[in-house]
Amino acid sequence: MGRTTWYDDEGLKKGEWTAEEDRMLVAYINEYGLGDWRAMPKRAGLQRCGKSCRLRWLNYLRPGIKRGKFTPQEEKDIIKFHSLLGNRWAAIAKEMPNRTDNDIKNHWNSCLKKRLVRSGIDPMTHQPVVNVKANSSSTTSSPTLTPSSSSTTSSFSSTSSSRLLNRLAAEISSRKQGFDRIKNVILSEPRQAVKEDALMISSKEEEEEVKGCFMEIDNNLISTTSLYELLSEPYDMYQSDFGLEVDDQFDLFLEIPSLGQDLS
DNA sequence: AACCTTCGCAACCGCAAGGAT
DNA sequence: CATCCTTGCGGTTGCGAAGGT
Repeated sequence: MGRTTWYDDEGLKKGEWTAEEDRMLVAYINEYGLGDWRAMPKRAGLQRCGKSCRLRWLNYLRPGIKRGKFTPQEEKDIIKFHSLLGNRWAAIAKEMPNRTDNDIKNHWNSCLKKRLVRSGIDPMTHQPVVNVKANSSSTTSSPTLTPSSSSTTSSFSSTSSSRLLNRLAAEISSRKQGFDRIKNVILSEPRQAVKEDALMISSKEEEEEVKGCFMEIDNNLISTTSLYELLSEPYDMYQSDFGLEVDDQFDLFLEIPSLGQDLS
């Protein structure tokens, strides 16, 4: 894979780097170190511009670069840092020292961004996309949902269910969509919604578990207290990952009137 | 098998920031 | 202070590979 080799007006080579060019650049930097990128190509015997050499070194040749597929944890990190830093790829790359900004940018643009969109999340704001045509079932006052300190009777304590519920909470927290509609959105295409979710739920078992969770919600078999406790894990996750004092999504979740109507 | 589309990734370009003169 | 130069960044493009029809 690579670009066609060509020469610009000044006779400088463009396009794909050869193994020999790589070797020459590395040999030069190993001997003389990094310095004047403009003068470097000539000194290293390369017919390249300094910019091209710098890019090749930073994105491909320098030691310690991790290449290949991004792990789920790395993808989670990218999403997390992007939510905090935006398109500042160099800043994100500083938080992930083994990955280049170019690599991170490429992966975001070619994969993660689309995945978030498919999951109903705006990749720039990291908030649920509000569908204007969606019916809004409630705008009234909040129910009083009091967290219980007693142990839950819920059978859903796994990370996967909690994460999906957290996503549900995030969608609800927009307060622009009805609870029933949100449930339907996730239930109508569970495989798509779950597997492509930014939170990387991947197994069939997890998917079934999530479906079961929503069935319990539908049948009023799960209490608001249980939901509260289910959400405590992602709440902690948000706190540790983002260093937030208060999880706004969680607080908003407690204000959803329709939730109280459905589940109390 | 041929064609088309999508994906993944390396590399290019233009612009802005910051330092040197 | 103004101008020039270098470096670094982010957006975009080009191209082969992979997958789908």
